[in-house]
Formats: sequence, structure tokens, C-alpha cells
Amino acid sequence: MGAAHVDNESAGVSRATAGEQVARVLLDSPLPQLDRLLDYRVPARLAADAVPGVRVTVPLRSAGRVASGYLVELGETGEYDGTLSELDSVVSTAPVLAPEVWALARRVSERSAGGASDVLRLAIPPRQVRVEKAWLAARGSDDAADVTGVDVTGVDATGVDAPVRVEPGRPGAIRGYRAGRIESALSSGERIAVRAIPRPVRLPEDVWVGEWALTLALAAAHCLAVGSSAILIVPDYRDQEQLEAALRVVAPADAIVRVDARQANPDRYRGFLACLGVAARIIVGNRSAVYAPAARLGMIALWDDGDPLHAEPLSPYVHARDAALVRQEQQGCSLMLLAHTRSVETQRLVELGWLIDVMPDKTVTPRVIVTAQQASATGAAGAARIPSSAWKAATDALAEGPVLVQVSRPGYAPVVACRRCRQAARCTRCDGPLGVAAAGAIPACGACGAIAADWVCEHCEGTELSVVTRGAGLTAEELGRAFPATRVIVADGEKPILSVGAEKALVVATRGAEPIASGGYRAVLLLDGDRMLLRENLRVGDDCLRWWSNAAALAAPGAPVLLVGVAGPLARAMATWRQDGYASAELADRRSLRFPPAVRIASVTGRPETVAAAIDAIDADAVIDSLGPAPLDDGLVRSIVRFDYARGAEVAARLRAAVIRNATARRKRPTGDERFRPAPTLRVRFDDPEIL
DNA sequence: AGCACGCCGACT
DNA sequence: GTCGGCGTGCTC
Repeated sequence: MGAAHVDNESAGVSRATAGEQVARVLLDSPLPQLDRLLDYRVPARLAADAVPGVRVTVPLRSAGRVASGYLVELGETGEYDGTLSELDSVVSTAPVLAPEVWALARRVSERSAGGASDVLRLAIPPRQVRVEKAWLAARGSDDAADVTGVDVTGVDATGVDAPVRVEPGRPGAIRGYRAGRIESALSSGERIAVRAIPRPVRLPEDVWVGEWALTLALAAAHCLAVGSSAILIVPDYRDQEQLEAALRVVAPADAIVRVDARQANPDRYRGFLACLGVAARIIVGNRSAVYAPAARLGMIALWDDGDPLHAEPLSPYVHARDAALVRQEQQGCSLMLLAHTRSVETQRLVELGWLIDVMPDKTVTPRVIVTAQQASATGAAGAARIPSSAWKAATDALAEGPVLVQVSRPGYAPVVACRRCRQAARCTRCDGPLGVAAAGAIPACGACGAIAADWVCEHCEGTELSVVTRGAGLTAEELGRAFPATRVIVADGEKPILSVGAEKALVVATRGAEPIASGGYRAVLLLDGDRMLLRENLRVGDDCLRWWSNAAALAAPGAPVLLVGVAGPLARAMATWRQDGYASAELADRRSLRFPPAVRIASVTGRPETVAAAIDAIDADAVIDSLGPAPLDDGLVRSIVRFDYARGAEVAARLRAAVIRNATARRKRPTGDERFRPAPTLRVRFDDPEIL
């Protein structure tokens, strides 16, 4: 033993001795080489506070440098047989990393060749000291006030048919499905794919929501009544508003917790901390809510799992549905995927028997009428490209109440062309497409925004423009002319409207932005079907069916839903309201093409030799094939590998190892006068829905 | 990342 | 002889 050892001792470094606690810490770092647990000794001064889940700081490599992380677990002896450093501090006594959330983050990150701390960044909001102090101070008293003895006050959720009454003190039965079917699934940890009931429903105070929201709210209230928590995941805030309105009716306000990345940081952290208590809660939020801590988790539910907003855009890009499947398996809770349409991914799981299909007990379907694209004889309707049958339906319906018109594009006239030669009008600066933002506005470039004041056609020198693509604004204007004396309301992404009343009005909305109408729309016109289908994408069909179905579900019972200019399997699926049939056929197609979700894919992006090495590291017999490498910008390339689900773990492990190797490899030294550049990271992404 | 350790050229 | 240059490798 030399002097060095004595120095280490004085710096608080020594071997862990028997009986001493070892803290296993995950550093809060995106570096792949640090994505593992490091062992630290727990000094006596921290022994009381050093419990699993707390935020800690630890020395890293040298005593002067501290890194922050999470104390994941305590052990008697370290796995590491080197010399241990001591924990530097316990940042706060709030145990923000629940054991089950750690297990979830670990598994989810392994599956996707990503880092656990990247997942934890979604799971644990940034710390807010004031909020946390208030929570710690109140903790003791709050936990005593358990909210499991739910007082479900009389629900007056009046559908257009039978009104629902809920006896106080008991959660209301989930209506519209075989009695007790969903409740029994919830108590036995079943995984169910539930077809939502496509109609609006009235809550007290004349608030209207989709019946799906009431279904989810009642399911969550059922969990609460038996003392377990529920996590409800919705794609966007519009759905969140509806769901919360339904929840307020069936569950006590203090049991409902909003976990939403859109909230201000303090609110977000407050909501997060509320989930940590021992009391059961109903947790509502967007995709990252799937990682929320929850006492005695009874159910995870996703609304409309085909919505692309459920796909996480941050590394490691884990879809909320996939995280929910992992968590369901780990915790044995129930899983409910509720939607009007069936995503191909969910259909695959249904056909495997992994999810059980649950249908409403009696068929409630919108009255969908498929109409060929045929201009009406009537001048004004013709200008608004409404077929005569749709025109008549709209005219009749407008006598009674609101009519929804779904269009594909926001804005006014997003694409214009030369009136004389019909060539698309281009920006003189960047060659982007010219569009018109509002009635009478000067055309401007859709890409760079440059105003084209004195536009002259580059092909024929014409100076007049004509509309190629109608946006919601122009459609609204044309409809206003076609139906004089009718109020026209425009709802799109820029001007979102959540709800409209029962009065007569034409509501022109872009797909996905349709307001809910009191009592339901008296007619729904799906105008731009043909245009929506033009998008070049593997999943256009699924997306269109989802947009149309969700709009159709806003119709009043019996009201006509006119699907214009669409034929074939999609029109059939709408008319028969059998979106699962479409998904099943689509899945069969994907199987024959070996496309996701019939197989899994991973894309690998980086420098050519790094990508090649990563692909080579995967056993040849583990993959179906590998595509590429295809060149990208910056001298980077991307390869794609396809493989079966059974080989997923193996492929992910190999790719993860390649990522770590790349990160620790020596950086390229500056050659000549080239600037120093760190080695570009090797990026791996599994199951990217946009890739093929 | 960021920092310490290590092995070759100009210095009091 | 040593100070320090950046290249290399590791983080309990």
C-alpha cells in the first residue's frame, strides 16, 4: 500500500466493505458509453436520504467534477470490484424515479438501441425547486387523503338515445358494450382493442364530447373505484380537453392529474409529483404520459393509436403504443386501445391474439354515403365542387343545424397556376410554389415567403393566376356564396375551434381540426378525399380512413356523411364501418411486401464506414435483408435493415454496441487546414413509420 | 462531453 | 534534466 492509497482514502475513495451500502447510479447523460449503472459508496452523512429514486450528484472521473443522475437502487456489495467513489450529494429527497418507471425506461431503451436517460428525460420533467419544496412539505398530510373512495356524483350524460344515470358512490357502467365486458378486462389485466362508439354525447351543462371520451373516463373511474390508477394517453390537447371534460363528470377533481409536456414547467412538475403519491390517480396526458409514475397501475389506455402524434420524435423514438405494450407486460395492468379506426399495428396484435377485439354491443354506425366526384349542375355548388347529392344533403341539413365540411388543406389557395398556360406559378427567388394567403391577397412563396407582387408567368408571360388547390378559407368563401345567409365558420390549425353550437352553420375544417358540435352535425361532407389520397406515403390509406372516420363520428345519429370522390376498399370500409377489415387487408399486403408492421425495420445513419461496420455487426441470419446505404447530405449515409420481431432484441443489442463503439472511437484529427470535427454520431432508429 | 494521463520537442 | 504539447482513453 503506497501513498496513493492513503491519498484516495483522504479523498473519500475506498473499497466498499461488507455490509456497506452501494448506490447504483444512472447518470443523466446522453452519452451512450455512460448508459449503465455506476456504483458509489454511500457516506454516513447521506445514508438517510440516499434511497432509490432520488436525484443525486456524483463525482465522475475526478473529484472536482460532479455529474447529476438518479439513484436507481441500493445494494449490499458492488458489482464493480474497483475502488468506489462516494456519492457527492442527494439533490432532494423526492424519489422521482419510481422502480417500475426505471424498469420500463431500461427495457424500452434496450429495445430501441437508445439510452435509458433519453427515455427518463421524457418520464421525469425538469426539477422545479419551489414546486418540489411545496410538495415535500405537504406530502405527509396529502397521502393520508386517499381518493379511492370515489364519490361519483350523478352523471347526466345524455346521449342522443338512452340517458345515463350513475348512482352516487359507484362508477357508472361503461355503456354501449356488453354489460361488464370492459370492466372485467380492466380487473383481469386484459389487453383489448376497443372500437369506439361513433357519436357525440352530452355531458352536464351542455358540454358535448365524443362518446369515446366518456368510455375512457368511465373505465378510469372504474379503476379508481377499485383503488388503482389509470393512465390515459391522447394525441393532442383537443382530445385532452374532451377527455378531461368527461372525467370531471365521473371522477373527483383531485384524483385527475394532467401530465402534459405543453404545460408550463412548474405546472408540469406539480402534476408529475402528484402522480408519485400512494393515492390512486387518473393520469391524463400526451405520449410521454405512458412513462408517468402511478400508484397500483390498473390500466393504460390510448385513444386513437394511429394518430402520428403518438410517435415520439425524440431519440430513441419510441411510439407510445410500444411503450404501453412493454409497460403492460411488466406491470400486468390492463391495456385498452380505443379508436374508431384500427391501425395496422394494432390489427397485427389482434390477429396474433395478443389483443382481444372488443366491439360495441349494438352497431352504431354513421350513415356513410359514397358519392362520385361529379360537379353539381347548380352554378354556385359547382364552383364549390360539391356533387349534387351532397349539395342537397347539405341544404336539407342546414335547415336543422350545423354541417361539417372537411377539406384537406389549410389556408386560402395554397397552390396557384398561370391562368393562360396552366403551369404552376413559381417563386422567382427560390422556385417554391406560389400561393395566396387570403382573399385578394398578393401571391407569395410557400417556401421562402417572398411576395410576388408583379408576377409574370415564366412560360407564357401571362399575368393572371388561377387557383389549383383550394384551402379551407377559399372553400369557406365559395360555400358562403353558395349558401347565402348561412354562417360559415373556419377551423384549421391556425385558427383552432374546439366546439360549435347547435345553430345552423357551415363549419369548414381541415382534417384533424374538426370542432365537435352540440348534438352532432346534421351532415358531414368529406370533400377532399381524392386530394388526401394523393400523398405519397405507405400509410395514406390508414391516415385518410382515420381522418374520415373521426369526422364521421361527429355526425348526429342518422345524419348523412358524404364521402366524395373516393371508391374502392377505403370507401367500402367507410360505408360498412369496418375499418378493421381494411386494416386486415392492409396488413396482408404488408406481409407479402415484407413491410412494417409485418416485419420490423431499423435505420442506421452515419459515416459510410461506421454504418457498414454497424450493419456487419448484425448476424446475417438475423435480418431479412438490408437496404442501402443511401447517401444523405454531409457525406452521411443511411442503411435500413428488415428483420422479424423475434430477432428484435438481438438486432437492437448489436446496433447499440456499434453506437457505443462509435462514440468511444478516437475522433478524427484535423487533416490539413480542415477544421476539427467530432466524429458524427451513429444514429439508430427503429420502426420509423415515415421511412418507406 | 470533459478531463487526466502519457509520451515527444524547446527551455531555464 | 524538466515544462507542456496534444493525442488517447475512461468515467464506479
